[in-house]
Amino acid sequence: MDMDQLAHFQCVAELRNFTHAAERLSISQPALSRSIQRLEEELGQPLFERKPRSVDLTDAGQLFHSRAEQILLILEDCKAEICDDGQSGRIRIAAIPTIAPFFLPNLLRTFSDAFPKASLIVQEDTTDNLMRRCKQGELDVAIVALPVPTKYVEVESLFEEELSLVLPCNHPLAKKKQIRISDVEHYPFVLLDEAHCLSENITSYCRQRSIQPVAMERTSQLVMVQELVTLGHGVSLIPEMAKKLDQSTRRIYRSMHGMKPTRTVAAVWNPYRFQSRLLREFREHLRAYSEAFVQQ
Amino acid sequence: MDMDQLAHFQCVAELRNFTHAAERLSISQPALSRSIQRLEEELGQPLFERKPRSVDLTDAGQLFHSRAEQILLILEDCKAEICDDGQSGRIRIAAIPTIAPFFLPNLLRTFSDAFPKASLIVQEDTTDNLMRRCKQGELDVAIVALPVPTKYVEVESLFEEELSLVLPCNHPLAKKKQIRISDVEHYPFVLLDEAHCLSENITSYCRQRSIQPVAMERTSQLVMVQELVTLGHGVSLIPEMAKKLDQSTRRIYRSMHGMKPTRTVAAVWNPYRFQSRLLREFREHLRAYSEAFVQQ
DNA sequence: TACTAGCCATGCACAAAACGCATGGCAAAA
DNA sequence: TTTTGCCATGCGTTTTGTGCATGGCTAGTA
Repeated sequence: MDMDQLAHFQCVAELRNFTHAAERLSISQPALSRSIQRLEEELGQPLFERKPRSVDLTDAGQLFHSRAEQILLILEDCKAEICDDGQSGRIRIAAIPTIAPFFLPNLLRTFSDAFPKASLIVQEDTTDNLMRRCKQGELDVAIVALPVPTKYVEVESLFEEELSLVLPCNHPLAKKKQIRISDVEHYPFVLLDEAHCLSENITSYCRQRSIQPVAMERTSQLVMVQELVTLGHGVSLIPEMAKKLDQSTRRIYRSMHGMKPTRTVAAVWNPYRFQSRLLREFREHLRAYSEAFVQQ
Repeated sequence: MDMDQLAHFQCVAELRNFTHAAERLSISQPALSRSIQRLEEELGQPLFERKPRSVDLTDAGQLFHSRAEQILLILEDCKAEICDDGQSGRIRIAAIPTIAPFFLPNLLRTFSDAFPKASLIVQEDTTDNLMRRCKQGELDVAIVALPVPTKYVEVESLFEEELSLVLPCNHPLAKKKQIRISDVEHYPFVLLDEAHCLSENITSYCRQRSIQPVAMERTSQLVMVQELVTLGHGVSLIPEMAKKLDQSTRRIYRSMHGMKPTRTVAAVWNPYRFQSRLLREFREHLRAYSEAFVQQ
């Protein structure tokens, strides 16, 4: 039995389709069929129930699926551990879209300077997906905003940052010295899609003050929110890291008076996977960088 | 990476010698050398430090050794679980030499009648070895005499049986109605090697009564003890199961007066391994058979 | 009902991988 | 110095795995 066969099996088990699995594995469909056949022969039991439009896992297949998973994880961690020299290696990093473009580039650059042999793989996804992929071992570190479900993962808060009110220059509130949340209650809000946790941060902040923000428009990128605000479509709350990078003179940021809205940025990882020296270095770098970041 | 390669690696790691490992694996030595080379190439690290007279595991090799062990165990259990139909399958049973010939044959026959498809592999070894092999997953059930170290294994007492005094017919004690342990104190004993736990059972029984049996002769089989007793070399204490099967008329058995010496027979298995339905059936059979056995 | 599309298995020729045999090199033991 | 024990390598052969072309089967469609 070959480890490749296990990977083949896992792929078919996941996609429930030989043709698609063969494509993803970059082998021909007959080769994959035979690979699974050999496996079934060795185990003395069919692993799939072939149906005209798709395939299903048999009971034996179900069992083998979880065992193959274990074996492949052990092997992957073992390889990483054996090759762990503290310098080279791969780190898969991901962040949510409201953090990634404002926080990652400089973080990655500085880490890359310190560890030039490290290969950094960067991705962007929603909190839910990041958590799932962390648990499944597809990611080494995720950078998210709290709160997140902490089951099966380790969570470390990095820093808390303010959400500032962003206004077009000519907005009535722009002249006001102190702006309270109640002042913006009746202005329309520009928010991100529900998929983004920043929307949740903002609405929960408002809800605690018995205010219901009127979301006029929803978009999928923070820079788009900023632009729509500039065009007078409404106001919004923008994290400090995005404010810092904003070069535009056509909108202004104001710190809210009273209890300021904030969000907490945190690192998440799967503690059951092998933690390479490089990965621990990265997390250390991330801590130090975060500390410096809030003091800029 | 092939599972066979893992097995090859494990074998070399254990024997620390390619030539011998190749022999045990029934492949040629060059084939084994290359198999390990491929493994080392895939991992990017040498696993063995080749020395002129033997080989040593490198650090990477040590790590890989334990991981390969895990993987092979998962796989073995998984195969067993997949093929577990409650009827066919392999059970590896072992007992200590003072139990095996008197207890196993009938036990195995009755079980085999009930489960004709099961293949039973039987072995005999000392308690220490049986315990070790149980822990390592080389055995499914071991039948031993208490006490045994219980770490990492499950122990279930089956029955307690008396140890009877065996004497040649013409022995002075043969005429005595009630024989106490103090009566035999000054007669020489025929005992088994120290390796057998029955010797320990007997000497600890004597020790508790402040008696030191004088072991004149030590042998390695219980039937030999019986024969030596018959020839007048001394007396001994023999388990009930051996007494039952003894056909000879040239020696007699006497139950000791007072607190009778006994030993407790128990089953031992490794609860961390997969327990097939057939194996659970066997343990159930063992329980029932034991119960009937003591009442015969 | 006939037809089409989607999906997996099989026959076949070819390429890659693994094996055994014979042999070589090297260092410890004799 | 010779012998012995041990692992690696070269080479020819066999085994294994792969891709291509194709066939069979079934569900959905005209």
